Amino acid sequence: MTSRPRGPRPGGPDTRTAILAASREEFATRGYDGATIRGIAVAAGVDPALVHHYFGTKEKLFAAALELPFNPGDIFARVLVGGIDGVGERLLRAVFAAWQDGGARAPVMAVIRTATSSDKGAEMLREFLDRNVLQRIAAELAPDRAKLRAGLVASQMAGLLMARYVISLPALAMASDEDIIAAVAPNLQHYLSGDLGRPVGSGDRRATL
Amino acid sequence: MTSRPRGPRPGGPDTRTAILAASREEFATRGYDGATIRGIAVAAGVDPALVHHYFGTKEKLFAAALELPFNPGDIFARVLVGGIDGVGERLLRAVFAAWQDGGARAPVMAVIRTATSSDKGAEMLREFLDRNVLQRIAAELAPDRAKLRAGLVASQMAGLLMARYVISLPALAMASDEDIIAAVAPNLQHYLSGDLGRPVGSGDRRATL
DNA sequence: ATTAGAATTCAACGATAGATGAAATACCAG
DNA sequence: CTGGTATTTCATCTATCGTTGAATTCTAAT
Repeated sequence: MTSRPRGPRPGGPDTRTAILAASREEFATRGYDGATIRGIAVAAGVDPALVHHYFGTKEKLFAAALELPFNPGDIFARVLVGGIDGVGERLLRAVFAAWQDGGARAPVMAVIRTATSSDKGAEMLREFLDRNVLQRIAAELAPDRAKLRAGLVASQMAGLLMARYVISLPALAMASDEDIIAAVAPNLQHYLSGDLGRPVGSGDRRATL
Repeated sequence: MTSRPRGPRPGGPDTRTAILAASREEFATRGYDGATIRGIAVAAGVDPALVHHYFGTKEKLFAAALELPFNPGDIFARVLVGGIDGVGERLLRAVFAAWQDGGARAPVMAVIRTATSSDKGAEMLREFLDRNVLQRIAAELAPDRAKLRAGLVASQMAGLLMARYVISLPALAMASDEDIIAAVAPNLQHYLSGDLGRPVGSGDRRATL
């Protein structure tokens, strides 16, 4: 109703940044398709055309919103310098820390939402994960089925983030970080350095290599 | 181009069923928002208005498409009658079997896609899971942190289905069922009947109760 | 003061979506 | 043969979306 006058906002805060912040929030809660330029503009207190003025297309805005303040592959690399022992626990702590510091939350939720919302989104994430994370993790591991190990770790981490933060499953959302670390870390460790158990042949289960 | 004549299809197959099948496929690959009535109609070889004629609104069609040929809670109950021992492996086998027989694939993928595509979808799945699955699983377990255990199992299963089937992560998509069962079953078993490890206090890790 | 340019809004276009009501066709009971 | 009814398509309405180009206002340099 009360239409703002045109022209620059005098002494206002950085509008471009406001748009970016609003888009992060919208993409995170609604996914790529669900978020609208108009909705982002309203959330930023701005005209929709201004969004295009700064970012061109919706896709470019999405790419800008996904700029992570860190590289997922790096996290694992840093976590691994302490040795393979206890890496499961350190990985969980690093991820929880990154989540709580706030920088990771919106982009990661946006990626999850978008990746699972269509075949196209899935393809994008598959390539990103495979190139920037899995191969990276696999490279740091002992060559014994390294890619399978990395994939299993990714599946558990993705499921945990999804259940705890995206779906907000009460049992996991209400549990403390420490409870979850205590329960999940040994399983991650099993994927990373345990005996995966040949399907036909044997080998004793669960001995740490 | 070649517009079909109006009126009933002579001797044709059940059109209603064809629409339902097409909608399952579309919802599964594109999610609730991504799937369009028009697209479903084309896939079913039918006019869009016919979809409304049979199912009313898009939401009702979605509900009809999600009718599972089984109850997820029942699967776990059946799997558990063999005793707590080896329940992780039997659970994985049951899920893989249900997946390959085809009845579960489309609905489950549609649910995953929709649940992760927006806050509203997440809410729907949270309530469904909590009421129809988690509480059910928790009821069958020893009372020691049963809900946390159920949530952890759900997180691993969801992550596995997502990574292997929705994202099609190569490392997991290419691995055999047996490989995955051998690797994952012990972890599920740990969540279900293992020592979750008090965060502060100790208790030796990984002893099966 | 004047002017150049950046910031912002306005108004509208074209595409696509879900939905609706009426018209046309085929089948079946009498 | 006649009439009713279920099945199917057609044409259209309304809403919303991404996008664009012009108009307006502010700031800063000349």
